[in-house]
Amino acid sequence: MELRHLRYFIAVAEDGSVTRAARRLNMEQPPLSQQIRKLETELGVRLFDRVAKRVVLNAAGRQFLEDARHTLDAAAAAIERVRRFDRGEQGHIACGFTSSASLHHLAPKLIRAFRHAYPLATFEVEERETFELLSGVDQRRLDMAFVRTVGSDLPALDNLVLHEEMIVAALPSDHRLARSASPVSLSSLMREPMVLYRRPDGFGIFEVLMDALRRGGFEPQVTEQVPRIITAINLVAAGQGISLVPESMRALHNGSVVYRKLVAGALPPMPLTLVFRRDNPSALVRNFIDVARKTSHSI
Amino acid sequence: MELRHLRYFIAVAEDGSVTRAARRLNMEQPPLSQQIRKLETELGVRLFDRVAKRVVLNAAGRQFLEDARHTLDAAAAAIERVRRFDRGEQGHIACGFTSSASLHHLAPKLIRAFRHAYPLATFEVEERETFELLSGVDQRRLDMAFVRTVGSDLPALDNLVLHEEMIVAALPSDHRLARSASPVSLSSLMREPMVLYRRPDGFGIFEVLMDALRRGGFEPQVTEQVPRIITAINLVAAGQGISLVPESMRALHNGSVVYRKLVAGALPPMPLTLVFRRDNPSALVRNFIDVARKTSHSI
DNA sequence: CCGAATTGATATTTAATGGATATGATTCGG
DNA sequence: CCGAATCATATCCATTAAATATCAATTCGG
Repeated sequence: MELRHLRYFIAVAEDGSVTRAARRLNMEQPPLSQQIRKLETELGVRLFDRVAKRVVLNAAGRQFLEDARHTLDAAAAAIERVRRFDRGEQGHIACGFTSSASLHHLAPKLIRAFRHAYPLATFEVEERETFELLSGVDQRRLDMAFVRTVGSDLPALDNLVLHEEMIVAALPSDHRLARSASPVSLSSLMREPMVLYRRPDGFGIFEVLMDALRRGGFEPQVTEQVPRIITAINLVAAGQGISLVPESMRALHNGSVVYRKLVAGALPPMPLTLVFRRDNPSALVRNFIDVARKTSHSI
Repeated sequence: MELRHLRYFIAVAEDGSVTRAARRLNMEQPPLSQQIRKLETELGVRLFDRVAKRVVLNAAGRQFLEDARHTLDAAAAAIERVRRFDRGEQGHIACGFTSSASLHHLAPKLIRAFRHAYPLATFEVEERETFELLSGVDQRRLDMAFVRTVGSDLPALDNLVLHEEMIVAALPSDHRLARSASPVSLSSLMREPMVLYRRPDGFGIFEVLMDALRRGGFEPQVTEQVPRIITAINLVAAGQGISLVPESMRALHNGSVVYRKLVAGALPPMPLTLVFRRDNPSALVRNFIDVARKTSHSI
């Protein structure tokens, strides 16, 4: 049995006439009669009662009509779905975030824009540390990830810098530098106890920051290491020390923390980066990257 | 697209090899390659990545595999279902009962036997008066009906007598005839007030009974007509009169009613009849009739 | 009530196409 | 680096779907 037989059968059943059905199917009547008969023979079941100048469905035929329609619908849906998938309108994206990336206002904005443009796609997020995300994308466990570093030693990965922002100093509000109107210098901060964030085995903001400081000849007095930026800021609020955080963290404040600009060029800007595989990203991922590029440019 | 393409696609996807899939499909490798390619061309979507000496499903192909399996399953189920229907293993029976037929112990017994033998069939019952049932079967609203008459003026109908039982007298337990050990005669009952059952427009037990009595020269004193046998027996229990009921009603008693045999041949036996269309009864109905014939004979 | 018209079935021919055979290109293991 | 294995391509053949011609049966209008 082939789908053709089902298409022919449905046409004849609907029209109650072989001749009219043949006209609708752009074919002649005899081959249609033959194919219907062939279907009945293969099934071993009569589907029509031949009465006078008419063919009418019998009980078995009525039941088969339902099932035949269902089968054809399934086939049509399969075709439609794989085409939508290919056009990148439908499918699934598994996306990773570092904790700091998820705090950046741009991330939810991008996802919302994408969801709006591609409502048939499903989207799955998970939060892990940078290195796990990079290897996850590399090994195809993830389709892409938002991180706060540029580049990696994984040659299969490509990335798109969505935004760059300044590093600012987070100070307890009663700190002596908190009232200064002018940008603070790195050297004035190096004597302060510093709270930084890093996760075990991490390869994220912490490492980039420490690298930059050391290249500038500074050695910060890190008194506390916590796994997430929010925790670090909470500790600053509690007066445990100062911290260096991306500018977008300004949104996190409760009156006990103030943020101060650093002197220009003191530290390199901190990127928000979308990482994905260089080779065969799915059409849906390509579409996400397009949306991300456009949305982030328009800000 | 035809089912063949789906069958081929699934085989190749499962084997990850055109050559092995071709072997399994009892065909050669080149035509299989061609058909796969044809499918991809028609869909406009690549389903496999051709890498080295292997073909592996890509993301679109994985999705299509699911849907292709579902489509083939639907087709196979359609075939299976119509064949079962044709063999009379699956389908639906709409069956009518008169109220008195539904009280006969044989009716539930038959239905249980049928349900056991054909568990895939669905069974629907409705209770109406005899004439409605007969015309319901005639007009194909019902597939068959249990009634208590033999024959009808509808030539399209055939029937099968499942059982015949004697008519007995139902008497209040304090009635003068209640203690008699010998069968009672019709003439001794004709002076008693009689409760009979008939439904408006009915063509059932009542008419058959009255016919038989009148042919014997008797004219009963019908003081009460009620729609159902049970009601009549309740009235007998209340001392309103006597009644004539099928023997199987003996099961209905509460101490206030006794049943007495009539003298042999006084009234014709009362049948329990299965009515169905003479022409094209579905295989399932034929199977029911077979079950009914066997089950009722074995009693 | 008859004949024209319509419809489904059958017989035969034609055309399309699915499948087989032969062969080439590429990859991979020994 | 060679031979075995695998997928792709080219060509040929066989099957079969579809077209054409015709028949038989039924309907319906005059």
